[in-house]
Amino acid sequence: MIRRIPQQPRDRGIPDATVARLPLYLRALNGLAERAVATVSSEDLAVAAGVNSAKLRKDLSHLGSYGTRGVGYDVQYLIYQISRELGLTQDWAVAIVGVGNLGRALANYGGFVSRGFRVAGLLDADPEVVGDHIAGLVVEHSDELESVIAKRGVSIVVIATPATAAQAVCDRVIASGVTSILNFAPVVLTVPAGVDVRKVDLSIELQILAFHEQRKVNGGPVMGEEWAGEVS
Amino acid sequence: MIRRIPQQPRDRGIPDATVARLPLYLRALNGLAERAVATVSSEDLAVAAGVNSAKLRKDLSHLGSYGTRGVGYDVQYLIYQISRELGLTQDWAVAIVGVGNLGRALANYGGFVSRGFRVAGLLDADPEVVGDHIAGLVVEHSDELESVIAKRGVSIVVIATPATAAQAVCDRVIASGVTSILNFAPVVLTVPAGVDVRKVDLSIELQILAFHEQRKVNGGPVMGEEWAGEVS
DNA sequence: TCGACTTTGTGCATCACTTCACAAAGGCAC
DNA sequence: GTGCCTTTGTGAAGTGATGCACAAAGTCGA
Repeated sequence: MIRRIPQQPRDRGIPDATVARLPLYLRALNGLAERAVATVSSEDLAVAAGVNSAKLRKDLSHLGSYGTRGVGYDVQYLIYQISRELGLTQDWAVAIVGVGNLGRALANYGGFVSRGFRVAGLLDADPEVVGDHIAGLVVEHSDELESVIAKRGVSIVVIATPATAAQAVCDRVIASGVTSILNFAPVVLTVPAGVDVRKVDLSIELQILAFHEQRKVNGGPVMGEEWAGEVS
Repeated sequence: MIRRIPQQPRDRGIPDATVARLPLYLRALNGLAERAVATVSSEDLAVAAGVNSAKLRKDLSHLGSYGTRGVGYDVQYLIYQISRELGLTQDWAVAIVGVGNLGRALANYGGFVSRGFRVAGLLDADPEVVGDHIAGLVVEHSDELESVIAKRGVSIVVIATPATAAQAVCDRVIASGVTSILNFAPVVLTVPAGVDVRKVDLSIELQILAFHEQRKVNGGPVMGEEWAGEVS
């Protein structure tokens, strides 16, 4: 789902699979920090994050040697290093386009603010919704998209519009210079090289669960059922 | 994130990576079907789904030989086959636990119903919320969890509670015989073998975007900044 | 200071997924 | 029919992630 920019050869080459797990480690570490744990072994942290300890160590080794042999990792120091690597030591302005049920949930989601993401704008095309106060912000009209992005230094845009509006919003957002997009609309967005799109589709996860559930129940798809439609 | 059940050697062994893409193909096919397209080549379908055509063909070959050489795939037939493989030809009763902003958004999300998922129950621990009408359902108290699961044949549970409540809900749900859980709470759930948990964490996706965004801007993490905390 | 013990960091083998490239299969025109 | 053209399905090579197993490096008690 990520199109890597070819001209920039990832300087220290952290594998995508590792990057995807760093937030997981970060959350586990924050949990430990809250309980005032000073150091943690790769084994314990791996359990807390739900991964294999060898994998954890290899992942962390991509960031540098931040552990102490015989002891483990300093929790605070590791939190800082992972945060820095992920770019969470700086403040990111995020705009959410589409303030339906999902957009509202996202605007109110505490997990953003606590990790350096600041919701700097809420936009919707529906005049009914424009003007509403949500999570301390006033919903603005989609027409303001470009100016909101420019004026508030938005660098990441969340698209939570209906599927039909998503590509148009995406195009405008990219034209405004944004190169990181989180897409909740159930469409494949077409973007130029250099733009990162991550997609979250709630129903896909359920479909994957249904697949496994079916296997448990039936030991596979129902074979007796026959195709009732017409074929060519 | 999925713990595969070891005793059941996936009968026709469809790779996890393939299963994760089938919903994507299904959506692309539904789009084509709406536009009354009768057949589609692997190349065209691949573009619509945003993947490589060789990968698409290999994925579909795991389901069987449903294409016609020189022509392509019959859209309706392929929709049926993928749906059957994913278990979407049957009706799945889903319960959503935790009716906050996210739970509400999920209850109202159209993508579920249209794919054979029926929201059969909404539960929350907050007496303020119990009794609310959402998406045609009345929110029930979490105490009813076990009876709702049993009486309405719920086989998939969505956890959208605060992090602190998630594990307890999870345990009760599993005790009621459910083995498929979709978790939105930002915690690693501990479950026995044979239970599938899929996790969606909205802030993780943003963190991954921030990582790539930072690389674009700075060419890597800010190196001048030094660690200000105390170590050991 | 030393030796026992713990835990990291990593080379290596393995496994899974991706991509290429092409033979086999079918449709279609004549 | 026959031969050309298109597109599938798949062996095989390539790429990347995983997990084992252990040497290296450090702590800590005596």
